[in-house]
Amino acid sequence: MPPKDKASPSSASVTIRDVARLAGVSPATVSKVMNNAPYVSEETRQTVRAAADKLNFRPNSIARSLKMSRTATLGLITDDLEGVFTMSMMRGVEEVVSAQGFSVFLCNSYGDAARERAHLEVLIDKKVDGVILISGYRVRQRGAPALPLGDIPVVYLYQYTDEAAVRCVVPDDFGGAVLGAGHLAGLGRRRIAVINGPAHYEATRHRLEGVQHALARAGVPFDAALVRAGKWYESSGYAAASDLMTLPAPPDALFCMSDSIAVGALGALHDLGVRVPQDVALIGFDNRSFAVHQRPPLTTVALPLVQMGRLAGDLLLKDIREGGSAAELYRVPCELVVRQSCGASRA
Amino acid sequence: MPPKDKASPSSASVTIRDVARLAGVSPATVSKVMNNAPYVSEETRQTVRAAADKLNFRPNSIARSLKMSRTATLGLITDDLEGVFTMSMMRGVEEVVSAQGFSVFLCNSYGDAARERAHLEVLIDKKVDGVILISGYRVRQRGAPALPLGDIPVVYLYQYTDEAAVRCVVPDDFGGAVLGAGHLAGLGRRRIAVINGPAHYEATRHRLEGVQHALARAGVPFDAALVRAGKWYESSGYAAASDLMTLPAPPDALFCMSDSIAVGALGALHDLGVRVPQDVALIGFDNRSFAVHQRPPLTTVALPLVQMGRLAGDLLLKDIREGGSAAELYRVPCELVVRQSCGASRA
DNA sequence: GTGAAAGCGCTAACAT
DNA sequence: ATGTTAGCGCTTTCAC
Repeated sequence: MPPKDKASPSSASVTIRDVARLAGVSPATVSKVMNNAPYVSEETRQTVRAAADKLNFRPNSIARSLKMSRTATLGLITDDLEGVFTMSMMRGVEEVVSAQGFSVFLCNSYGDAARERAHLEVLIDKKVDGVILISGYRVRQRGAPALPLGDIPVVYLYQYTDEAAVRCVVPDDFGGAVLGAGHLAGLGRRRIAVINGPAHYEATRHRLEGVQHALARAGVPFDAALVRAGKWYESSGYAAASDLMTLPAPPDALFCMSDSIAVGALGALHDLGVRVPQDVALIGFDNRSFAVHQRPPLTTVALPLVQMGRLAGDLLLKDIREGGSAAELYRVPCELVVRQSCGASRA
Repeated sequence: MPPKDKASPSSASVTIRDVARLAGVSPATVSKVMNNAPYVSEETRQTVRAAADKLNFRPNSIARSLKMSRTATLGLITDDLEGVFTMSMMRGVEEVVSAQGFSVFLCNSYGDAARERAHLEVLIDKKVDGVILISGYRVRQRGAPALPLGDIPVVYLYQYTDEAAVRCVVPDDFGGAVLGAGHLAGLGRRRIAVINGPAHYEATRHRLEGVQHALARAGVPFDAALVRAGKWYESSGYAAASDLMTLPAPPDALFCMSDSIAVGALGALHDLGVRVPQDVALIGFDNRSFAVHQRPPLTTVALPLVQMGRLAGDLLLKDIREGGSAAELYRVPCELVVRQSCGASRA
C-alpha cells in the first residue's frame, strides 16, 4: 500500500496537467475528454479517462469559472429565513437546481434593503449566474432588486413587481378559492361565509373573486353580508366566526382564508357548541402543518410552495441558458386537501 | 448624460487593469490598495481609490479565489430542509457567517448518503473553505462525512460522531432538564412525572439524568414509577398522561420532553377534567411555535437553535482561519421559557 | 485528431 | 514606494 497522506484519494489537488502527463497527451486533449468535446479518438478518450480515474482527478471549478465566466451558481435571497412558507419554496428551488449541477447561495435579508444590497454585492462579485428573490410573507408587491443586476437573470418568488422586468412566481389564489368554494357548494352548503385576511392584500381580493366565481357557477347565492376581512391569524378567525354565527341567519359553511383563521374559527364554533362539520363546514387555506392535527382535521386549500420553488428554479435556469428574461407572472395552481372538517369527502 | 447600456453602473466587467490605467499605476499597486496592503503612499492610495470608484470597480472574486485558493464560501448540508429545527439553526449560521463576508451553499441531502456525497463532490470542486453538516432530527450519532474532505474543516450541527475528528454542536439536554425540573420543584411540586421520548436517543437519557439531578438538589424524591418513555409526538403524550393520572397516587407535575408530547398530555388532562396548572403543572421541551398558543400557554425549555447555528459558524470560521480542527463536543445551554402552564412565574 | 499558446482577473515574489 | 513578471487551472482558437 502506498503511503497515505491526509486526504485519502490523492491529496493535494491534481490538475489537468498531471492527467495529461500520465496519459501522454496534452492538457488540451484532457480538457476535451473531460467535457465530452468531439474530435478525440476513442482510443485517447479511454487512455485519458483511465488516467483521470487513476489520479482521482476532479476539475477545479474555480479555474473553469474564471475561464468560462459561468459559475453554475445561483443566489437565493429571502426576507424571512424563519418563516413558515420560505422553507418549502427553498426546498423546491434546491431540488430542481441541484439536480442540474447548480449550487445555491443562501442569503437572509431580513426584509432590509441595505442587507439585500450587501448580499447582492457579494453575489455579483462571486459571479452568480442568476438570482432568486423570495419573500416569506403573503405574496405582495415589491420594487426592483436593491442593486441593479446588469444582465444577471432574476426571478421573484412569492412576490411580484411593477418596477422591474422580472419573472414572478405566485400561487393561483383565485383558482384556489374556486376549488375551496366549489367543494363547499358541491357538498350542498348554501350559505357560505368568508373570513378573509386584510383587504390590502391582492390575495384577499383574488380569493374573494374566486369564491364568487365558484358560487355563481354552482348556482349558490353569494351573500356579501357573510364576508369578513380581518387579520391572517387565529384571534381574527375567532372573532369573525363568533360574529357570523350569531347572525339571525347564520352560515352553514365558513371559508377561512388561512389555516390560522380556521383554527380560531374552530375554537369559536366549539365554544358556541356548533358541530363541525354537521352544523357548519369549515375550510382553511395554506395547508399548514397543524391543519391535520385539528379536531376534526382541517380540509384546506394547499399553497403549492414546493412546486412554486421548482418553477422558479426552472425558469431561472432556462433564462440562464437561453439568455431570455421577460417580465411575466406565473400563477401556480393550488390543491384541495380534503380532510374531515367539511363532512363527506369529495364527490 | 452618457449613453447608458444594459447595466447601470459600468456594465461589462471592469478589471484591475482598467483601474490601473486610469490611475496611471500598475495593476499590482491597485491590488495593494484594494487589499489595504502596506507600502503604498497615501497619495497613490487616493488616486487609485478615486479611479476605482469612478469606474465602479469590484474585484472579481473568482479570479481572486483561483489565485489565493480561498473562496470565502461554506457548504451547508442538511438532511431535512423541511424540518422544524433546521431553519433556526441555518439562520444562526447564515447570520454570523455572512457578517464575516462568507457565503454559504445550501444543500439538501434528504438524509441520503448518496446525495450527501454528490453534494460534497461539487462543494469540493467549488473549493469551499469549510462545511457544516446539519441534522434536522433530534440530535443523534452519525458517521463520517459521505466523502473524505481532506483538510477542509467540518462541523456537525445537532448531531455528533465517534468516527471522525470533527467539532460537534448540540444542545445541553442535561442542563435543560435541570432547568425545567428545578422550576417545577421550586414551585413546590413534589410528585414530578416525566414523559420522555424513545429510549435510544441520547437526549432522552441526558434529560432524565437532568431531572434526577435537579430533584436531588432540591430535596424532592425521584419516583421511577412516574417515568414514561414513548414517542416524541402528541399521541404518546396523551396516552402517557392518561395513564399517569389514573395511578393511585397521581403526579402533581408533568415534565414532557417535547412540546408535542406536552400538547398531547394537555389534551388528556383536559379530557380528564384535571386543571392546569392548579392540579397539575405541565412543562414541555423545544419551545416550538405552537407552545405559546396552547391554553394555558406552555412553559417550556427552549432549544438554543439559533445560538447553536451561530456557534457552529464561528467554530468553522475559526478553524478555517487557524487551520485547527480538533474533535470536540459543544453543548449549548437551553433556556427556560416561563409561561402559564406551571402556575406562578419563576420565583 | 492532437498540441502549442494565449489568456480569464487577480496576487505575490522579486526587482528597481 | 512602485512596477515587472509569473502563474493559479482551466478552455479555446488555431496550427499542424
